[in-house]
Amino acid sequence: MKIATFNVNSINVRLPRILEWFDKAKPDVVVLQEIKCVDEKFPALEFEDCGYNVEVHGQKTYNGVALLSKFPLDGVARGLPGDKDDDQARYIEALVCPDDAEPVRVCGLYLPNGNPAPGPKYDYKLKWMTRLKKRAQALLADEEAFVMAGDFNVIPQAEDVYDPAGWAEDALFRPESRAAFREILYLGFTDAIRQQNPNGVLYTFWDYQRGAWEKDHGIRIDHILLSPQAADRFKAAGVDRKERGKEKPSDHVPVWVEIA
DNA sequence: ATGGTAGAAGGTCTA
Repeated sequence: MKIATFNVNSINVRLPRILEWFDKAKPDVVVLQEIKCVDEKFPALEFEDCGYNVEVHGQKTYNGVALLSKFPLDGVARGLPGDKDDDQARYIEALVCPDDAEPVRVCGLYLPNGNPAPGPKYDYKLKWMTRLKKRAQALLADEEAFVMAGDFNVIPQAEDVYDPAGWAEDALFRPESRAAFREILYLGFTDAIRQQNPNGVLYTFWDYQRGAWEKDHGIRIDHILLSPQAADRFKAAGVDRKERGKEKPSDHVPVWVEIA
């Protein structure tokens, strides 16, 4: 089963690129971030025509996530538990039930950016990460295969950014953000991309500004974390870097994992 | 020190 995550930066602008990529990559399950529309404006029919079940957690103008699956979905949940006043659409979760394999729970997330830091947006990011850790702990207790995939807006290590010193004060690379990410990772997850390639430079985002793509000024912030039971089924993982060089690209590229 | 780009929106705000 191939599971992918892609921050599309507007689902409707990116639709041609996404369909083209689906055709080539043939993912079974996809979580999307920054769809930037309400549920009614999500192009569900286009994906249903490709054979996907479609679940959307949208929002006007900002954020918005979706989950697409070739297999039946059970127990779809929208919103990260732990704060009833949080109305930002950043989390969707469901149990994916293939016909010929064990089920896998898939969590799609769009973690807050947190800039400028320090400040209220950074506080919101760190609180959101505490809630994500709680959700992860609850799911780990079930000892089932699950995957947490999405735009984490965290650069885990210095080798995941082209200019570590220049990013030292950024909310994506500050010590508190990285510590919170490690706290989640060290609960027992496997970082699928690092599992596949322990030492490579594997950026997933290049800013639209300052010719970042041309200079390869990238950062690695889109991640797929595997629970121990999912990691046992790990086959391969990758970053589809070429997508960034296409016409009208997202500033992120798709990241994927294959599990048995 | 500023601004550079992109998207939703039709103000600026977010990234």
